[in-house]
Amino acid sequence: MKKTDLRVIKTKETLHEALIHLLNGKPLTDISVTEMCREARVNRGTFYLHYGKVEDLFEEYFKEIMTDLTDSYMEPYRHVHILKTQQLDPSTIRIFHHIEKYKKFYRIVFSKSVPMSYYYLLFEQVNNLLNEDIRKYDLSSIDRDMMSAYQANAILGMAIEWHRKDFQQPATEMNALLVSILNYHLQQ
Amino acid sequence: MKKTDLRVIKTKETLHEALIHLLNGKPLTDISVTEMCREARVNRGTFYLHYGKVEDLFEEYFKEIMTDLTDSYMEPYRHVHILKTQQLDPSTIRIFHHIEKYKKFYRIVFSKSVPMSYYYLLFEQVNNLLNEDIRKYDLSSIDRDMMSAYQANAILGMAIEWHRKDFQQPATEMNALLVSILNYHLQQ
DNA sequence: ATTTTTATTGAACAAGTGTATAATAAAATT
DNA sequence: AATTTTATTATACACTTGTTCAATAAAAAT
Repeated sequence: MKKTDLRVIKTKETLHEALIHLLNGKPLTDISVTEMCREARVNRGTFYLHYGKVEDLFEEYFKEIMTDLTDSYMEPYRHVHILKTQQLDPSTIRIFHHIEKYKKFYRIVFSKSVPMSYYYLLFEQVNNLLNEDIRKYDLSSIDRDMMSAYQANAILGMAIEWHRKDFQQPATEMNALLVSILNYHLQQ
Repeated sequence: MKKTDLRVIKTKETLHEALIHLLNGKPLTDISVTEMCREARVNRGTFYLHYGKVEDLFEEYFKEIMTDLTDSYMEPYRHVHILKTQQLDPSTIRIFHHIEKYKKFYRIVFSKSVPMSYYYLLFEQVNNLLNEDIRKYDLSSIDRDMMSAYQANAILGMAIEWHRKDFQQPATEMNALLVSILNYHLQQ
């Protein structure tokens, strides 16, 4: 595939910067395309050449954050089988640290007015990692896709509750909580 | 509190009907306020007197569906402790039957372009029921809000995966799957 | 039945949306 | 360095949005 035109890269970068700048002043849903383009000094027609709405721009930005979740955080721990809870170390899953690091963006991702698409991106990322984890280590006959969807969204449920409490607890405490919840199921 | 004006009730009803009618032809996100009001033969100004955007109208509608989830389905089973998985009967949780019943609406609720608000309504409903369940029967020292958020969203994770497969499996099979996943955690 | 209250309407407004077109300028190709 | 390709721009268009206002009509209160 041929590499993208320099002008496109520059335009998108400028728009990204403008978005981040505007997000300091108002919620994502309140930012109009016109305002974005005025701020970025980019023609409105150019915007529509690359995106459909302001939310698409944030989605593109969030996808970059998603690669950080996989590359920097989850990847080095993938050798540990997450669902074998007995041997689960709190440091196994780094998702809470990741969310804490990008707290500013996850306040947007978890806000009720934004489209579901961001949540789905996050869900799919965690889901794929766990699904792969199950494929490698799990011999159970239970539907693997359901199993990973269950487990992945359970963790995101904690993230939602964490967000609701405005990320008060430190990420390490969230990890510890996850471990104790997983262990609780065994102790019953 | 004084009861609402008959005209308001009539207007809202007409708008609801128009929404349902339009949803047969196009996705929620593609329906404009103007189109809605043209269809309902309601003045656009009147719409803005009650709602802010088309999505709010669907939210109002979805809230009615939510009461069905609590009243008709979950309420009669609340005496059974859901998290005590050993004694969990597939019929304990009726959420999958509820979703199957309102399949048409949940295709919208789980679609990626709609706002998170519908998902949050659903989450809070299930979350509250499980939270109450834990309060009644659980003596564990684990953060109750986190525990219920974890468990509630885990179930919704299955619903998301179910939706992704376009609700192929029957609800009874989803119940059985939930039970086997919960039991698997114990059998490890 | 008459009066009072208030929801709905129609009209008008500035601003935003989404799309199309020709002119321009910047990058890629030769 | 000259040429070709294409992203960006300025402008214009019909349409939607969100709000305001006085006039009207429907419901509630007397």
